[in-house]
Amino acid sequence: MLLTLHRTIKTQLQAAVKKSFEIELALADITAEYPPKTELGDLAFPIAFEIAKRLKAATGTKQNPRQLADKLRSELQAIDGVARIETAGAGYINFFLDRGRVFNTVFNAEKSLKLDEITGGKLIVEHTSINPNKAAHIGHLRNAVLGDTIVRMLQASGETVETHNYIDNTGVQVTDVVVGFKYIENKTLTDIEAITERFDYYCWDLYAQVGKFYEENPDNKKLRAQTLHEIEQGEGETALIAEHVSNRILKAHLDTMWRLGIAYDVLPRESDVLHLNFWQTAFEKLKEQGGIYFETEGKNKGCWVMRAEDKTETPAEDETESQYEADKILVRSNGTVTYTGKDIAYHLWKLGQLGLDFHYRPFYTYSNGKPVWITTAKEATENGKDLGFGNGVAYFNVIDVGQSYPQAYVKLGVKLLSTDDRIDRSAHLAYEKVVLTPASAKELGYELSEADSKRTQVSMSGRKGLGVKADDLIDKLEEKVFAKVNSDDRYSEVSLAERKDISHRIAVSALRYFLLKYTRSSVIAFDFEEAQAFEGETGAYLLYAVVRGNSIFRKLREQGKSTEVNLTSEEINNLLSLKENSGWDGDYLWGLIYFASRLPDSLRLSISSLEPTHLAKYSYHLASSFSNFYNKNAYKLIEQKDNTRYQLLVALVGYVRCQLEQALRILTGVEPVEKM
RNA sequence: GCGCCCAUAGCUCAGUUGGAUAGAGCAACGGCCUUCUAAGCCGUAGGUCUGUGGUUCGAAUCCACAUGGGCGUACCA
Repeated sequence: MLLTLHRTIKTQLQAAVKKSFEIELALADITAEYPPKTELGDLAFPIAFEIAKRLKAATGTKQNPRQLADKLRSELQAIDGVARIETAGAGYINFFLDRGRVFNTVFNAEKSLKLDEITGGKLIVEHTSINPNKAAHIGHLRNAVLGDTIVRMLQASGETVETHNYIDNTGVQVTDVVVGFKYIENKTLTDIEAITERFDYYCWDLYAQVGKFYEENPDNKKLRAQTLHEIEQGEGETALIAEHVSNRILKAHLDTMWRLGIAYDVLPRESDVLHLNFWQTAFEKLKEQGGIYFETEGKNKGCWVMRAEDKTETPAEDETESQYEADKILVRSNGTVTYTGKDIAYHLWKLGQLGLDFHYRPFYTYSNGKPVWITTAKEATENGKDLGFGNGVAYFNVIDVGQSYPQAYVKLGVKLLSTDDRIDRSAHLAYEKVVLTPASAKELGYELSEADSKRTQVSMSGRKGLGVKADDLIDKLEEKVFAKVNSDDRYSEVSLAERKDISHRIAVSALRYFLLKYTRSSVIAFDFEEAQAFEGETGAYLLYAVVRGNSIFRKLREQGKSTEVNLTSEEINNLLSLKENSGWDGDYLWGLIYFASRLPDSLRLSISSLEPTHLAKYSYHLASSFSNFYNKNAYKLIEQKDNTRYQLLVALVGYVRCQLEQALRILTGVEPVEKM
């Protein structure tokens, strides 16, 4: 309804502009804003400034925007749903909405966040994609939480989403751990299978040892090359060890992420991209298309390369060596394909432009019964092919900013072979790293080099075993919350299992919100205190606001009071413009309702910018407004004797609570707890 | 060299794509438990938006240059 109203107002303004100034404005050129204060109205249009600019360009004389605004104002007809129109400031035209009408509409409307500008086709979101060779750390959590929140945002808006977690099971990282098992620990597959301690933690330590192993003796690096080759061949004990390690670590990762409510639909594996000849197919297509080149001279002699976007022509002879640097090698001179090459093939498959498919088998089942499928190179008895994975109308890759360069070439490569615009809708969602402060690194017990101690931040490094393990952090947070829950009288009647569950949900909302409150481009300098906070701007606060809203309704039910609402627009209008010494302030209440109604706007903004922070900040702001309302005596429902006021407050609390709960689900994946 | 990102309150960060008086949290100080749950609320204090120019009705936001940080630019992934 609000959307329709916006459109009606813009159309009116458009007509007024044409009539008064003979200027044709597109609806898209008319921007609406929310005024900074309720007294200034509900919608503001800085359109007079735009007109002044255009008039000056056309006639050369300056115009006073305020006078132009007054002129436009006088041309506007009465609009259904608009109470009054004013000009203000240097030239704003401000609209005051019919509060009763708006409130009745949003209160009675379906409480879904479906947006009308969705793509409609299947969107593929790839996130997490951790090398399956060691435990997940806090940086991986940032990736997964960002990705999962984007999945939830898109789903809430009405999109169909498929979630991928790409498994690089044949890369150097898995290889290194295999080297560790075979050549440092001299273990066989049977020995490794018999390891009973936490496997992802075991490999975390082993991986750090392998780094030292290579440093001690450069010859040891030859073992890596040899092992990598054996793994790529896919035969023999070495390949079986790699398979065991990557599968077992992968399961550990799925467990870790599931603790935060993060799940995947399908796990495409690099080994299957290789064995099913995805690359060969893509390679033939690329050669046929002519977008890649075989270098016969220069430093890339013998390689197949792709040119940078702005120079697809063969460079002239006088161009310097440095300009060649931008070319990306897809096939090495020894004939093997690079990661970028493989990724182009994989992304062609994602967008249904390769003409090949994986085989699939079930790999894992979440505690709620939802299965996760994994790709295989062989026909499986329980094949998931009919599930129709891949073939999306766009992909979104949540990958750290460090990989922007190869990601740009993946997009370029796919675009060469694209038959439609789905690649243009696709995007690499780059995000910055989570780093440690020297202080937090020391707190973890790491000895820093002199150079590192002087830095403001220290990168986490699996190779050095330096980092905060995801499960350790979640454990710590849960313990911290549990300690508080246990010492609080409010939970005295609550069972132990329930207290654990409540602690878990609070911890998850706190941790996820912590990772979402930064913009993607902001480096997070990890701080134990901040990451484990549950006061102030945190996920726990958001959850608390929802719980308070729920408890109002629980109290009303316990007291046998009705929660039926049946008010006319006139009654609502009266209450929302009333101001009394008792503390009742209609403007204030209207401000809260109107702000709560903007959740879809916030979601739209977060989706269009692929930036969950906007939704997180909005949600916190709404929770904060609700808490302020909650503390005002004039609005206590329990004590409200006047029936119309009671109904209005019931409707208001119900509406705000519902908006907050939807936001909470998207951001944290958590269902509200009973008590907090 | 080239390219990308960042610089806003003591600290950590937002700032709706150029709009009205630059906002939060933490930390500090003062007040509020006779609770629709104090994991909360209210108040006070805190700013040369890194610097210098430019664009215009208007700039934290756009442009140029400068300074200081981070990252990328592999026949690694």
